[in-house]
Amino acid sequence: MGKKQRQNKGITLSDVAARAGVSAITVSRVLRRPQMVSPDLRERVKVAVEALNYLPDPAASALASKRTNVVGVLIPSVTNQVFSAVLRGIYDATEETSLDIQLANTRYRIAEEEKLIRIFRSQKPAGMIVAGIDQSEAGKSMLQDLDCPVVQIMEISPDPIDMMVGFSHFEAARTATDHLVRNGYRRVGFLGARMDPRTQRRYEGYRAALAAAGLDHQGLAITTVAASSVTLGGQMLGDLLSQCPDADAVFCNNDDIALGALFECQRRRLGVPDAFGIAGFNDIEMMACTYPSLTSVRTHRHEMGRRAVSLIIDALDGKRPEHPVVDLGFQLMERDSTRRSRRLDIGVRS
Amino acid sequence: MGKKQRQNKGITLSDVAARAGVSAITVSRVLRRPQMVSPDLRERVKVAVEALNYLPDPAASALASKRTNVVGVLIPSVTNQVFSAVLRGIYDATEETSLDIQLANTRYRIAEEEKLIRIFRSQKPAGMIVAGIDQSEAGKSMLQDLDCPVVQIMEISPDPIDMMVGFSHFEAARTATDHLVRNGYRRVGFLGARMDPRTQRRYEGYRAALAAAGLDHQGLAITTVAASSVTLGGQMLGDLLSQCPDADAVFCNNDDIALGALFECQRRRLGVPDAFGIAGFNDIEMMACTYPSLTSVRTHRHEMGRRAVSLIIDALDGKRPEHPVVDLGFQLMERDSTRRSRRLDIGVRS
DNA sequence: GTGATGAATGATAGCGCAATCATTTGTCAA
DNA sequence: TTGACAAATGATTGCGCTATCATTCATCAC
Repeated sequence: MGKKQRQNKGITLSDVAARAGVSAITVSRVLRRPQMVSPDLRERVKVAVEALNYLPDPAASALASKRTNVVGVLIPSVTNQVFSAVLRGIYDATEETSLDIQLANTRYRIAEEEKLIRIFRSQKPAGMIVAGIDQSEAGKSMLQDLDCPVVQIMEISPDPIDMMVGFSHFEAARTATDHLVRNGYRRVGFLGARMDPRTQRRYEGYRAALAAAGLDHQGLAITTVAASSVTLGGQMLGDLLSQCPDADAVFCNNDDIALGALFECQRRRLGVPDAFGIAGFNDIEMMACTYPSLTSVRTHRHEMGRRAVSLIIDALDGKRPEHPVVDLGFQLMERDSTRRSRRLDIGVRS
Repeated sequence: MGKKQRQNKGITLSDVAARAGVSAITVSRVLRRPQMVSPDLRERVKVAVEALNYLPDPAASALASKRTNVVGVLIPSVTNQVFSAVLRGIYDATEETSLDIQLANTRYRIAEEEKLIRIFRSQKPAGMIVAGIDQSEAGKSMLQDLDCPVVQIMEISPDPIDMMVGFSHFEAARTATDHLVRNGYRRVGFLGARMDPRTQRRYEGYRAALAAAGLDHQGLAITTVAASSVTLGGQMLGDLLSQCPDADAVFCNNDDIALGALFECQRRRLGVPDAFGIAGFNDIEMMACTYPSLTSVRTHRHEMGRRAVSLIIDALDGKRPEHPVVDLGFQLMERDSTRRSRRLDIGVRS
């Protein structure tokens, strides 16, 4: 195997201190609050740290100081593209900081989430980022008592546990559905998988848009608790069309479903957008380059991760945001899948 | 912030011990090696742990025992669907264990990876999982000296640092390309993004298959170091067709590229599979339900994550695998995108 | 010159746990 | 009964760091 054993393992603060000719605590200070130490000592210590290739032991540090650099992140799933984009934002934002990310999956289960909050609490995290606003009561109360900044992401609501970065799923869905209506679609369906609380709020936005336009949604909503997938999107479109053969568009609760619906339309020779309109949700990269390109609601997932981290960093510095709830908004990306060449009916509001 | 401070924080081993009427070390033993303690004490301690809702302090434990439950995971990217599937396998496999996953992104950079290995080393991990076999020399040597199980994933090679779970990218690509050739395609292109070492090996598999069939690949390979995306796949297909208008198929170095190529074919009214064949790599879920469905090489990503963890768990139990390199293989998923209805030429080997 | 003040540095203790060794208790053969 | 031995439990110590308090020294007003 390797050449020598035990490399710089076992290099401790005192080793560095000895080499620099100072006390251990001074080394600790140079590493954590350099401005407390005079420039010349600071320099000497830094040289010794380099020379010995010293790295502090995070466990010892945590034990002595009763806190860690760990930011706990609770998301439902790592494979969901939406959350992995958020996650990347989080990692990007912690890049040059001393913060460590500790990730855990709730698997869309509130009980699991509560368990994980309890575990994180025992680690004295520097901050917490949790997806959504639907924690259990016990979970919320633990997060509140945590004595570290807590950011809820993905959604906004008037009563954050501490801080929030997100957007209104209701408004986003309403906007997308309204767009379909304005483009002349009259029998607009809804395809919803997973049906977690976020999806529920999108469903409500969809219904609100139809109601505002005086349109009915009876039988036009196909939902399932099954996990979302492209294949499922195709199946659900099939279900919709057998249930409501006159459906002329769908708002899909996410882009996977919308993609599946598109492929299913291709398979059935159902022309998109003229015979059938499709709108998705999240605007994953692919939506812009499908054929036809797919309308979707762009959500600022990467930015959401970044902002969550910078809120935590600021809070650790004592800088509280003016308003604890940050609404990142959304953007309707109008593309070919809802761009009817001929408006099939008359009373379209401009 | 919250209402009250300091909740059950501060419950320590000795608190539990006092309540159970035993010594602290006995509580520690009940929690870590229950069979060392007599059944009745064990029971009493467990009751006390429950009653006080005790959770051990991982920092103290790490400091005292000079090791952690942390398995360090080094992957190039969290947003890449391939790695997020592996990651899910890893999380799934650690579900009911005491292991914690600590994830870090190398961003496809060897130097970054080396830095991260150094950081992990200072945390005395219980195990390490690293993607690929192309670590820097220093990185490899650190991993070797780490005194914990190390699993390289995604690839196989004759000289693992410690253990390995993966498959041959060369063989997988050769098989896919050979499949195109056998189905009558003669001017088979290659679309490669990212061009990291894994992609390079796939490229070599592609060339080997063409060479074996006596076919040329001059000008048929389009590669870029840019990150892979569906949009890019469409662009690269365009590049290929302007460079080699007679190309009649592509092997794409991953599924994103293949999807982009498919959409581009639809846009150009280039019939798939008759006029043009497409094969992808990884077989993400969507490939089976596109129109036409896309041929791809299925790789066992989730299983790779699971196996990596179980190799580590076994190694921690002292159980070394018979062979340190586990080849999970791959599976060619033949679908419509390479299923020519009429074979356009004669000399096809059966 | 004196004492007050503050900046820079050091000495000491202890965070909560597990390694180590010591002690107690029970069991069994001779 | 005795001693040997193993199983169960406990006492002590220290992991590497930082909080806290103490000390030193320079500076300055008076």
